[in-house]
Amino acid sequence: MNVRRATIKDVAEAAGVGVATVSRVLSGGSASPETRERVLTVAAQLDYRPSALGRNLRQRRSGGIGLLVPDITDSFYGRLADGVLACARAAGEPVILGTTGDDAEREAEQIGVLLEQGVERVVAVPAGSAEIWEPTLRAGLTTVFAHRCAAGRDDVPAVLADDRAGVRTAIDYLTGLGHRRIAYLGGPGQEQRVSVFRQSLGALVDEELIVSARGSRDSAYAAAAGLFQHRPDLTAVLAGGNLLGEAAVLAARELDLRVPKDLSLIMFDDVPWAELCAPPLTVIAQPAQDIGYRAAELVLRGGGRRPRGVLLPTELIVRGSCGPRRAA
Amino acid sequence: MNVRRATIKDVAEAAGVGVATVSRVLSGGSASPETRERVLTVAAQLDYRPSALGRNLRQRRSGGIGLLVPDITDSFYGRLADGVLACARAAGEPVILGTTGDDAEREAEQIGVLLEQGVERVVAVPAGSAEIWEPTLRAGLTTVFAHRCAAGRDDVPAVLADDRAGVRTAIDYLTGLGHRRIAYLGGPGQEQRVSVFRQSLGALVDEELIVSARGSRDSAYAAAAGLFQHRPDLTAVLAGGNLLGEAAVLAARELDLRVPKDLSLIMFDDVPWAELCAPPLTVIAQPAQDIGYRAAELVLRGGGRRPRGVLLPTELIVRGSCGPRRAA
DNA sequence: CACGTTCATGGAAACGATTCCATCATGCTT
DNA sequence: AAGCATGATGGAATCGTTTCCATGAACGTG
Repeated sequence: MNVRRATIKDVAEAAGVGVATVSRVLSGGSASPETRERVLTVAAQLDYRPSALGRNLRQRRSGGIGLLVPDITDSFYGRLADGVLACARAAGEPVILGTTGDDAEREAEQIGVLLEQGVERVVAVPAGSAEIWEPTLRAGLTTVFAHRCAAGRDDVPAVLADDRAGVRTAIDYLTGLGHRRIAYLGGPGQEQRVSVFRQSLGALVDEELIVSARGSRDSAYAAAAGLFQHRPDLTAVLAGGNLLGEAAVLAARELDLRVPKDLSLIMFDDVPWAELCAPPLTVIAQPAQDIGYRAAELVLRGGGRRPRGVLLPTELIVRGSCGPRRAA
Repeated sequence: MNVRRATIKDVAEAAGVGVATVSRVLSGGSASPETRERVLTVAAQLDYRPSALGRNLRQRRSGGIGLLVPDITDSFYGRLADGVLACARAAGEPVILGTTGDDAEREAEQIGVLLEQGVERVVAVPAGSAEIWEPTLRAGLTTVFAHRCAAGRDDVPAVLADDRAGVRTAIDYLTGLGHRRIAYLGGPGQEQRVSVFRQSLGALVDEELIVSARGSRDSAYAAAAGLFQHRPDLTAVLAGGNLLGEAAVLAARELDLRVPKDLSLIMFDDVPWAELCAPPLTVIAQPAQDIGYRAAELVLRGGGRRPRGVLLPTELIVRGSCGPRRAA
């Protein structure tokens, strides 16, 4: 038991060559056919697997991909992570996962852990703003933002869902149904969506109807319940994520608001349970998994010189949670 | 830009001491108060952070925790992962995440990646059986199983929910409502639950009513739909996971089976949407996050000599998806 | 006063890979 | 035939840390 793994030195000795040659053969360098053959055979016999430890130290970097999401419990980030994992697996790279809870401080801490591990490539759903990421970026990390980008950092490639179009589509749909008092129930880091929301609504916008929760379920519920109680005159809500949508449904139910009769609801992010809900939820679907996959691709490609990001389409899926504006 | 991080050597020079002393001070070894002070000051000034790369190589292990789950998209595993992350964060250890898709081969591949990274501690929801884990374990990995254990491996500590009690409670509840033809809709690795299911049902057991899906949503739906179509006489279903519960609800709806009038449904795992469902789902809650946390604790503690595992309680939460047996 | 013990300390050897560089053989050109 | 380019090869340095060991000082004890 506890057999020491074979090292490159063992292979070299067994094959009667130098370690340099073994290294070259294994990493595709030049070598004579006979030598290559012999080394490969011996390596297979000894079940040699190069240690990432040695390599990492020599190359002063750890290869793996760091992944920072606010909350792995949130189905959206679960799917995003799945996409990153799929891409990383194809490349044979490990993924180091950290959660930030949408807290800048905690995010900084996690970045510290990654840095310490020698991780050089990070896919992140940024919590902190531009300045937070400054030191990180100049520490030589290639970073790709996913799902949202840190405010004012257009020098970092980002893979985003087309939030603008998503919000516009939702608003158009709701106004088309006759709604005028439409609320936005948002979460952290959704400034852009809010601004598009304002813009799309034009004169109809009512600042009191724009509320923002922190990341947690409790906070989302409190925000939704507060909104509904405070402004019973609103007739439609756009929830900026599945946690917020969940909270909205719960709060509406608690306050005896019928969906969609009293209240129309559109939720960002299509989740499996949206269909199981009563009524089934009308949603703006976002390709969470694709976002993760594409972000991982980008970060593996080394970002490239051009920090051009990717914008992936969203889709309005009409189910049963929106109806015509209730009679006044 | 691209400032090289300070190394221990830099600190040593700047403080006018040897590298050995710096290392000792930083890892809590003995040193004179003055020296300690000076080293700490200098280290802080240089913003020195020890590189995990060097340390890992020297110690021939990587510190971090490997986490292997079937599917990070599944809310249950999301919460489990969250628990592991919470514990790891407290210990300042990175977590390397891999998904197995409940496939033994893919699991082996992921283990390979972890091994290559020098990971020595693994929390896993095992997909493969005992033999698969044999080489891994004797490779010196300290392993803790979570949520289920590889068949016939009682030498590995495991943190489990009390499935036996969960199944029994569910069966008791259903039989108490008058149900006789009760189905079990299971997933991979649920042999133990099935055996308890048989046992609890005694003479009532009907092998045709025990079906098993693979991990995917599609497979779960197919299994549920097949079951309902093939045996319209069944009156209650116990779904062995939230994916399976989701599939059951969907399939029932598709076949115009009313829940709970035509069909009573209990689902393993309490998820937020269980409450939003129509009707709200009666569930056996499992402490997914705790499972993860405890497993991580165990693996960090080094497993200890005694491979005693932990059994966490489940809880029946009655909502609205179960009713008395329909009139025949 | 001599000797042994205890401590702080620094030099140097690992750890396992990659990679620079020198060496040597081979084959081609002039 | 001599010179030169080419390509395969191995030795040795390197990455940043921990840890073993030797050194020397300080101190207490017989």
